[in-house]
Amino acid sequence: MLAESLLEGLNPEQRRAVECTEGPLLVLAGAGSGKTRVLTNRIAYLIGVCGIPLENLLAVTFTNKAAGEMRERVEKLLGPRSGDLWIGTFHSVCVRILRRDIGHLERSRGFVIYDDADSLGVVKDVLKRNNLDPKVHDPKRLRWRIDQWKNAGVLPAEAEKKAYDIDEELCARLYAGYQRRLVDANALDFGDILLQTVELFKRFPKVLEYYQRRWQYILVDEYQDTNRVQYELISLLARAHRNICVVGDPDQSIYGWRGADVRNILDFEKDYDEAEVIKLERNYRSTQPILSGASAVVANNFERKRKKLFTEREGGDPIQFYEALDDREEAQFVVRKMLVASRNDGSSFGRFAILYRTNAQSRSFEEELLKYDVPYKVVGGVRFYERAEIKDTIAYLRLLVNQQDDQALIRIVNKPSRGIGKTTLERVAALSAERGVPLLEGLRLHAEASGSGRTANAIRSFLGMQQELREVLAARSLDQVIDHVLERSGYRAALVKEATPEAEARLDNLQELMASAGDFHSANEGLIGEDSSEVELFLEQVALISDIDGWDERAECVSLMTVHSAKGLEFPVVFLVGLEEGIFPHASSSGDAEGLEEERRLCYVAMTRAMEQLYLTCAGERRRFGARSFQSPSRFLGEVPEKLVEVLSDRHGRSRASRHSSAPSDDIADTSSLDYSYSQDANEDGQVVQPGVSVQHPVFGSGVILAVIGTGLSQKLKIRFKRVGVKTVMVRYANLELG
DNA sequence: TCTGTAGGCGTTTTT
DNA sequence: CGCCTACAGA
Repeated sequence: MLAESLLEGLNPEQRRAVECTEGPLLVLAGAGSGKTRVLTNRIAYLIGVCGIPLENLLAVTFTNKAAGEMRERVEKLLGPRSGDLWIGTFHSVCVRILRRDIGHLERSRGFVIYDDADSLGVVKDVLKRNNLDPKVHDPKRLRWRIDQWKNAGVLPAEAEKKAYDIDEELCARLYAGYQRRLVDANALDFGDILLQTVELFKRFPKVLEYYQRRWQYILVDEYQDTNRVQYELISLLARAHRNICVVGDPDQSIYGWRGADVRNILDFEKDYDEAEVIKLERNYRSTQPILSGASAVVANNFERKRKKLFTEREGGDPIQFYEALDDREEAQFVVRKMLVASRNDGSSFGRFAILYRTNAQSRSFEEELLKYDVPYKVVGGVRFYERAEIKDTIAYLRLLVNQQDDQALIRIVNKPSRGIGKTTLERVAALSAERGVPLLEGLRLHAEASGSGRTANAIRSFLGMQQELREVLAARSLDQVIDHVLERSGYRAALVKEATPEAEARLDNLQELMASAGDFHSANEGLIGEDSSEVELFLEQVALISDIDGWDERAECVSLMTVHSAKGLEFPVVFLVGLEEGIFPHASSSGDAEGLEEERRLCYVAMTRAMEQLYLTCAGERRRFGARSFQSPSRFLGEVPEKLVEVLSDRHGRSRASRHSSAPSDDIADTSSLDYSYSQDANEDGQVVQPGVSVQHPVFGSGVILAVIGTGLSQKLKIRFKRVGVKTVMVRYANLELG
């Protein structure tokens, strides 16, 4: 009976994907093909029909939101008893494994998780210790290199061995230094969470065996976005029983820049030669024009498995295209459309999403939405947990839990100012390095050595506060601990004294933090005390939180987010904005074919978020980097078949788009696309100067145009040079060569 | 040691 | 344009 209800309403392919429980299974799930439903029903089927115990299942996703949704839906099918069922993100699953077993790697289970800012701090510290000038050796670049190594599963020793030139060798050595600093701080960065888990499994077969035996059935969502380490992790776990089901869509692979390798999904059938392959090609989400338009765009990719999606939602509005004069007008257009729809048919604002390529683009839309009092929510951008006051408070907690957390100490030791400034900290850092102890211990030594001066007293008082707070930590609940921290540290008092609107907003945020800590406390009562304390669990959750996790589809407001964040979501009406060369495709990706193809897949993902209506917009001019920049329409616009598009324009022939709309377009209606042989911004030789174009500079070398500023003799270009970074140059004097 | 200000630099995308 | 950093002055 349960079996029937779990298969009911599924199409034959979906049904097979649920029923085919044994052995390796690859589900190629096109956009909107009911993938989540298949995954959840499959889990429920395994448990409820096949009788597999909950604890023998592992389901892995990329975001907490996806994991939470899956759990919720499984509980709806089976009842609320899914406690032992492991559904989580790669990161949260690995943290749980490490909390239990990291001891084998001679590390402590009380580790903290370093976020991006923390690890950048460590990189800077490593450069300093090696007497390297951060102006010459860009910390961000080094951080990025290390991250790539970690994503590829390369440990420092291997990186050094493989180094092919001096620079690479230096980076690899610094990577080793960085790693030592992390170990000293008892910290793991994001990459480590995965890498150390794989390391653990490789070096300790007994440990691996335990988990292999435990997880008899493994499911992986968004498999096309896995990187090397994630791939290895899954392979290791699945090796024993080969009951592995992966779900994904090569056309939606959009995380190449963070090490994801689409070959993982393309080679699945090679890895598991007995694999079953099921294609879900029926789209339940979008109308015909939307699906056809999106498919036409991604069909321009060369490296691609052919796939045909079809929908039964025939008819439907054409894709709407609007070319605005500038970014402000683009925002006006979008908001006006929403207001009209809401007035005419009472559309809830929750039906609308504005999707853009980069976070910075949200601004003009926010201003316009504010102007008309339209409720909206921005996903990502400045995140709650990245606000300074929140990070400060968290840093206090981190230092209490882990006294080796140097980055946390650096952050709060003088916040609010208590007379332990830069010079003191520098001396303490030198002392700590010399003795090989954490900064907190270094402070102690420093105070002892320097008698009863002003600084020494300040340090003593700080250490006293730490001692006191640690006692509170042991005795009180999470929200009470936070309250004590804010009180005893003088942090709250300092903000109150400031008495500015900003300070008040910060106080509000801290209040909110305490509220969420209170929620956390009540939600986890009874669960605490086995492997970690409440504060530790809270810190862990905060560290692994992602942008999209806080998004609530039930909220009746317009959603603003990047296309990356929007993956996996759907909206009745989507505005895909800023479709301009240099932005989408982004200037830094349009240089090579691979990068461009990923941008195109990104465009495909964006378009397929729409259920009923899709608006595409671009602007002829926009403020970028504080200056005006002329933009030309994205090449992707030209890849949408013209017959699917309705061109909107409220001006009398002033925009290029309106000219096209009135042009006769009969002869090749089936294959023709919106034609953008834009004639603007050509230089003397008639070559097009626009964002995304690569150039050669006689002194700075090769680079990519970021923005075109002004026209004529005073025209300037903002260019990112490979060697020297971003520079603005005068076209007239720079003697640039294109290409 | 702290605070204010000038200059420089940046925007991909994120667990 | 805004944020962050470096530097100068109190």
